[in-house]
Amino acid sequence: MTDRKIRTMEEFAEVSGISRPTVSKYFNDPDSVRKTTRERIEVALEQYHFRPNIFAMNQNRKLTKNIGIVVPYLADPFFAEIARHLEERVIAAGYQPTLYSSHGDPKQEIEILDGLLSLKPAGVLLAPLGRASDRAEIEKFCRDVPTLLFDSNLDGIGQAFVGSDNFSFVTQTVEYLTRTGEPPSFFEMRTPANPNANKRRNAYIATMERLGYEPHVISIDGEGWAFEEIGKRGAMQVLADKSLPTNAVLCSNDRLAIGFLAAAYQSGLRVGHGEGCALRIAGHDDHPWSQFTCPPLTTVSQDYTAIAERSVDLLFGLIEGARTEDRPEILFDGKLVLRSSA
Amino acid sequence: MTDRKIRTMEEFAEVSGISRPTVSKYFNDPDSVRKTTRERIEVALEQYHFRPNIFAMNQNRKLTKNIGIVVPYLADPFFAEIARHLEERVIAAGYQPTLYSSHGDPKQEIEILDGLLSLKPAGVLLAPLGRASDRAEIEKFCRDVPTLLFDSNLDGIGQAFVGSDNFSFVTQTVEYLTRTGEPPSFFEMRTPANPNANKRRNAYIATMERLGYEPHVISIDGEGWAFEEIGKRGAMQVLADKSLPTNAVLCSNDRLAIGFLAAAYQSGLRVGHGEGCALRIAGHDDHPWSQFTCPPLTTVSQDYTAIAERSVDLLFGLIEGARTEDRPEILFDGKLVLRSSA
DNA sequence: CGAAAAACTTTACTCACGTAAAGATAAACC
DNA sequence: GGTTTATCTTTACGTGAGTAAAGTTTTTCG
Repeated sequence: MTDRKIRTMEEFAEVSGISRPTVSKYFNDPDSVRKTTRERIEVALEQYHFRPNIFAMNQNRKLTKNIGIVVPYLADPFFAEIARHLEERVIAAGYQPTLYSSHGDPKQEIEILDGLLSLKPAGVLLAPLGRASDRAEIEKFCRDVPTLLFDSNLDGIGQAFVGSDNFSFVTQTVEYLTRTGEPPSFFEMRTPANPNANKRRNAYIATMERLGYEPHVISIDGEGWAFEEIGKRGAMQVLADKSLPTNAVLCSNDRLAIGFLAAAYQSGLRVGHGEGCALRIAGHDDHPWSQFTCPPLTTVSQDYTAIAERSVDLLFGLIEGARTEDRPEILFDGKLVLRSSA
Repeated sequence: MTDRKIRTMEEFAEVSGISRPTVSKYFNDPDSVRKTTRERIEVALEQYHFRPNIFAMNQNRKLTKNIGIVVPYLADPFFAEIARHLEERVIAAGYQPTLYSSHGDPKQEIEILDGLLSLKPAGVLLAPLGRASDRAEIEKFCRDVPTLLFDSNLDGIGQAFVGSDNFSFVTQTVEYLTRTGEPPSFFEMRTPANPNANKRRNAYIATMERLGYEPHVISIDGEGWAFEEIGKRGAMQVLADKSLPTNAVLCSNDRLAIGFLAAAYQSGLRVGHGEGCALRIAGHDDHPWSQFTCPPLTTVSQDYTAIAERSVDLLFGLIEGARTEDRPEILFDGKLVLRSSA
């Protein structure tokens, strides 16, 4: 590293002995220049450590290397984890991810997309808020930018969707619980932010009916993203009422289940499968924390790596290829993870 | 909203009947133009929904409105939560935050700072990895950009530091545990990524000695950020060995404590304070999940809101004012949160 | 070795806005 | 109402790179 500070590509071209347009070409794609040229540039790079100015780069490019990742709530470890995997793969593909969280607020969601627009992103990976989302605005955005939706589907919006097969998730747990004990009740938020919740409730009802049991849905009140808190409060109520028809509870997601576990503990109920246990509790999603609850939570795991990989691959397909007329929807199967809570 | 698409400030100036330089002034600070002018612009804004191009804006500005927020590991809810608060306050101050996670990797940390440099950020809020960080590179970055360190202190690096008073944290818990039962052992990772851990161990030893007890530090092996996993594995070992001198364990942070709780549960030990309990477990930091563990975790809470507020205020002070010679270090006191685990 | 192809240099224009300076208008003030 | 002052318009240039076109050099290949 030499002391002279290189500020512009002009200066760097000078010290490297290569013309600026060629240097520019190199930075857009190192393989687009002759090997000898590439080496000369790289020698100079070692010496001077220059980086082209991002703003200037993107100003004229039709397409940037920016990929926006938008999740509804980053303090939810599920989204933090999936965002981490997405970032990794985007970087590996030579693009630059930028991560945003809507913080549960539809206005912020649109605000983010609006701001993203001026980043001229090559594509966007969007996990929308769901029910609360401003569909019209998101749709408008998707017309301008190749967008892949994940986690929450908004029918017809975006060029593709990658998510989980809620029906399979729920069927697996209901059948397992029923087979190994009593049929479960279903525990959910009355007005869930996430459309997966509705699909899961419907899958529960359908499966119970198919098995010849009466479905029993417990819908609790609560707004926002403090699911554990909401789940705990709701569960305290349910346990106080003694309104559970059987000893098994299937929660719409793991965070509600964690709340339920806390309520059961506080109520002095032993949770688990076996002698001396009053209650079985299962969840969905295999949240990163679920294996450390007491007792560890039986749930259905999402394959974060696979989802991230498929999402990113699909998006790059959309970016490179022509826009297809059909809108692919990829649903991943979950895997039942048996732990001691059920 | 009219149909004509406004793409540049030039076009927008035209339809709003105001000259471009004045429009430019407006976007930099709406209060810098006459009220009547402001109103005319805003009427046009309602009609045409125009946003100046960020890249072009920032290219010429000496100082942008960008604020970088860098945390070591976003899938840790502690950092997710504090990042959320920081973002909020940065936005409220009229700046645009961009969030990055180093994902526990010192190379990525430097990569992020490097990339950030070309965003010409007005300032950066950085929670460094700690021990693993490349001090020299970070120091170089801090010379160019006003940077406030938070959570982990790197001596002398950055223009200021905001963190927690580890000594006070530990003293509170040690004294409480001792006063209400037996003096605790200290449970930590042998090679913690985070420098707070070392401060906490030292504070534990000092406090125990002051109180006339022999300190007992349990250092467990493990690398990375899967603290619950590491804590659980380490605790299983400790419990199998029966090497605890007393019935109280103080964990360096809540995530280790959550792992310890899981190990205790699996070992059939009842955790809590009172009749029939074999073990008391306490943590530090009041992680968002700590109130939902079984039993709920006794810990010391960090005031996320206050820390975020102070950090952002301090940074803006640094940005606006002249660089001060002294490097302020603000330490926040924690508040002991008594729950049933200890 | 000579011709064709590939890669490079030079030149010049573009992108969308910041910003400075000079002159024109409007507002404020005595 | 005239003067001062604040604000606006016009003009022009700067930012740092993308990119296109024409001309030159290098490489490839028969």
